[in-house]
Amino acid sequence: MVRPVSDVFKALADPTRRALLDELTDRDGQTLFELCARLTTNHGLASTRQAVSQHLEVLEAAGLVSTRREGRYKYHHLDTSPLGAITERWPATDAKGSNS
Amino acid sequence: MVRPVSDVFKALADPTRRALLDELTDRDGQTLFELCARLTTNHGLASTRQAVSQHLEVLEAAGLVSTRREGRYKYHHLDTSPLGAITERWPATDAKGSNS
DNA sequence: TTGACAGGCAAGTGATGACTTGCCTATGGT
DNA sequence: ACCATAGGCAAGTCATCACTTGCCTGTCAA
Repeated sequence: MVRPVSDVFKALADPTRRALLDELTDRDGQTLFELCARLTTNHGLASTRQAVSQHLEVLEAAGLVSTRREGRYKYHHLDTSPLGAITERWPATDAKGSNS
Repeated sequence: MVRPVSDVFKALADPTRRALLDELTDRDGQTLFELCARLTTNHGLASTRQAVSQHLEVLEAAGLVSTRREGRYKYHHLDTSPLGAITERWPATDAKGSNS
């Protein structure tokens, strides 16, 4: 199962999904309903449960979120490791010798 | 003039724009026509001049590319500084103390 | 000054993406 | 057994995005 780099960038393109990552950074292992509530209270985003669920699917497909089932709860965990590839891909602008 | 973080992510969401950043990483200060040619040869992307031009607009709006006019040429320069905010925003997953 | 080259502007089209709506499954408490 | 809770599935809508098409502006060389 390949995790295309493209998926990571597309996942980060949406403000709601970035807010979800923020929430998971603040408190890892939340359920869908918890994330819904906190999106509303902390970010002023009135998203439906379905909308949030779909966003989480995208984040999971990008490898930024991993899920763990436990009874009727599904906990979402943050995984920031795919983010490293971003800054590694385009090195610091000044570090490559400007003139040529 | 504020450069919304959102613009950086949206700019990175497109494969063609990422290829443009790759090309500018490889060789900074290229013109529109140069970038068009190199997109085709190096990335197999058969993009129109207009398409590439619009992509460069997006990258410039995101602060990832700065332009410099010289006669009838317009040189595009890479600026990777906005990328730092990405990895800083979501710290390494293991580094935040897992339990709480 | 004429024409080739480098680039810009703007309306239109097709596809992708975010979100909704309605209904369904499964787990756990009482 | 029953019902509330936690979540999933799928079709449909609407907006955004990438890209095209056609024409226009500005610069340089002959």
